[in-house]
Amino acid sequence: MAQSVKGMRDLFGPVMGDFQHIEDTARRVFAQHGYGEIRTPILEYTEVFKRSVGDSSDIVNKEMYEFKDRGDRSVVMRPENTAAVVRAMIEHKLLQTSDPQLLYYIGPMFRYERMQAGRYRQFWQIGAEVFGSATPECEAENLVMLFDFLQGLGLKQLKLTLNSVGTPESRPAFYAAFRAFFDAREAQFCGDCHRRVAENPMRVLDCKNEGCQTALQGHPLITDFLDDASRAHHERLKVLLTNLGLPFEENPRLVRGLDYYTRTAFEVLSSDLGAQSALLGGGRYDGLVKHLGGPDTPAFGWAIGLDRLAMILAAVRGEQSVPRPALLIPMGEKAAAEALRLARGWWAQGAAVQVETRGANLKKALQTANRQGFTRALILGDGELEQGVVAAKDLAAGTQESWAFAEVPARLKD
RNA sequence: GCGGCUGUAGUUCAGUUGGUUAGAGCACUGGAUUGUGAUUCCAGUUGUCGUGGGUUCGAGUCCCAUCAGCCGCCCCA
Repeated sequence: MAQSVKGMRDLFGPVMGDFQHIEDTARRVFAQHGYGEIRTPILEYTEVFKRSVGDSSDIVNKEMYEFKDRGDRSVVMRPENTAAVVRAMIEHKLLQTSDPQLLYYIGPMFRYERMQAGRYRQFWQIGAEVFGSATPECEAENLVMLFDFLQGLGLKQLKLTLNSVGTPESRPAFYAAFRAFFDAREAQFCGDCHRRVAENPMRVLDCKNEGCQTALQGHPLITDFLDDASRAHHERLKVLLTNLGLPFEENPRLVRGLDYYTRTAFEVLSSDLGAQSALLGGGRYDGLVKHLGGPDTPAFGWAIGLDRLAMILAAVRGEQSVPRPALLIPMGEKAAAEALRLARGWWAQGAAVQVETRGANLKKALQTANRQGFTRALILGDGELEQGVVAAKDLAAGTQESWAFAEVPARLKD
């Protein structure tokens, strides 16, 4: 049988409805905050991601869909979008002024990963980025927007966790202290952590191994090694969030996987789906724009996986079928022709009506309507045609009344 | 990339130490009711047993490969 490519799925039915609802909510909330949408290409030159994501990350090493195009240039299907957005900002010279750029994106990303539930090789992300503001205020504004978005989707069990990962200048001192700590109890750490401590020491902090978490008791805190400006930044953000009534929790072991993050790092945890797990993450990445060849520009942002979000909404939604508009059921050839003409008039007035065009008999048409979740059937037979009415049946209540043709659009809106 | 588990009807599953024609619920189709669904009653169809090969007189069952999915890592969020 014909099959989709492994790890890539078709979206339709209730899941597609969940995706649309998420996207609609995102666009509405982001527009309120003044964010504009940006769509960048799926394909980018490999360099864009190799330079941004960092060599210690597996995203670059083994998870990218990378190939040569017909011009023998190495391209990849984007594994994430921040680097591509930055590339676009630089290319269109939008960072040459001091104007802030507030952007969001919605689209598919690609990583060649091992499959698991809610984890696909083509997966969807929504993200928001702010360029040109280095302040905690811009972070607080962005986080409020994020929570308006998530709460607008009906998610309630949300927890914001916060940390500061410092700057490239302040990090070496922390690394030195951390390595000393690690070496002193080296035997208690797992093999993965021995590898991590050399490549990316911060990664040891979020090792899932229980022994490692125990061994980490009393470890040096990144926040104790911050420079004064970073410390003030961190404190100010906490004041702002408290002031906004946005509850948060500090997590000194919270780190970011990608190299370009600076200062603020955060995650949002949700217990809506079983055990509490990270729903999204983000933070500040002041060095990335310059690193990719643009003007030195501060930036802050986050990205959330749409597939997992849709999974949570589906769990909340349950098996409920999506309500459908009214179904217009004509009886016989004459009514069938008239039904289309009438429906066209109603559509023009904004009514939502679907027309039964199979020529099914009434019994079959009503069976179908019921099964597909229609709330109302509009029956049009020769008798109704003569009187200029439809027999409007409420499928839930089982009641039926006559509606004049002209009043159908208005009555459907009730 | 590493380790493990699962694949039988549209779907959820049963199928004995390998044995003849592979079953059930739900769903679906038709009828009771030619213009009234969802409830009720009656009847009926579900099929490349994931795919390919092997062992065997005989394979849904055993072996190998492969594909797909699931779980845990790696990684990410």
